[in-house]
Amino acid sequence: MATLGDLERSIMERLWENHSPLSAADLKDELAHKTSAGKDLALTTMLTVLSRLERKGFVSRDRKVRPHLYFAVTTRADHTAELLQQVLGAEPDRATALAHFVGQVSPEEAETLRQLLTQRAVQLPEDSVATDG
Amino acid sequence: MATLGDLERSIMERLWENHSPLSAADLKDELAHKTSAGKDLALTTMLTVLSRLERKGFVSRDRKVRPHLYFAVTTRADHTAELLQQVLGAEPDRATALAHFVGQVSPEEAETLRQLLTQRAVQLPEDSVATDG
DNA sequence: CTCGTCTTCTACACAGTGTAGAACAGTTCT
DNA sequence: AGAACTGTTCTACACTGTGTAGAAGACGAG
Repeated sequence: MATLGDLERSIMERLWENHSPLSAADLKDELAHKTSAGKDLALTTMLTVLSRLERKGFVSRDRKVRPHLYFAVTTRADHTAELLQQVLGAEPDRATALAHFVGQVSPEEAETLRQLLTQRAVQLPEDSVATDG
Repeated sequence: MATLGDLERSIMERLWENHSPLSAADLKDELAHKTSAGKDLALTTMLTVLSRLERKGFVSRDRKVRPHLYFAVTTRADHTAELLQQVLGAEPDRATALAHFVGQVSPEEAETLRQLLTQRAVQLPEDSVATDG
């Protein structure tokens, strides 16, 4: 998966926060508000970056309406989960990496993970785990 | 943390595999072997990239010996764990992201995680978790 | 001191990203 | 339909990171 630049990421953040589609102008305004220096970018800059994000598969748009409306293709959580998978996928020794990871996460996260794994175990009883995929 | 390019990553892989320090020439040879097309890179290319990796904090070197000997600063597992932390750190809604993640990992990894978390729980009984470290 | 080896400097190409003007297209009003 | 306006795409440029390596400099053996 491609990585995101600073501006690309900012835009994705807005789209992830806002579940309803937004126009480039909307995004431009929101970005100007949120940014510390109130940087006012040109509308074409938004459009360019939005197009790139579309090419990368991060956003899609409704072309039927005139100011095209843009929206994120996946949720932020999905994206993060994919990144985690990707990082782990590049690691030959996952068990060790996970061990280090678990040793670093906060107690809250550890607890969250514990609960999630327990639920998962319930949803996937042992005889269904190895049954093709 | 900075990301790694293809060549940089290849070099780091060798250094992570080999726990003993290696010279640029060693790495050049190993890279040539491992690479499909047997690409034979110039020694200076190795040196340049190695210097960049040093600047980024990924490798260090012994300058006392003449062909400088390079070695990875961290282990691969450590690096992966840091990346996982980093990805998670950029996620405001970690619980949801972790939920998606847990839903995607293989049964083996899930089991590994479960065990690691159990061990962790034993090592860190509740009254010690918040006691700075 | 000189030779050969190793390292650093300098350099260039190429891709990705931020940035935006110029040119083009669609909509609306007259 | 045509003008005016609004919105989109094309084109372009700068800057950074990375791969790549020659030229120039540093260091140790003899």
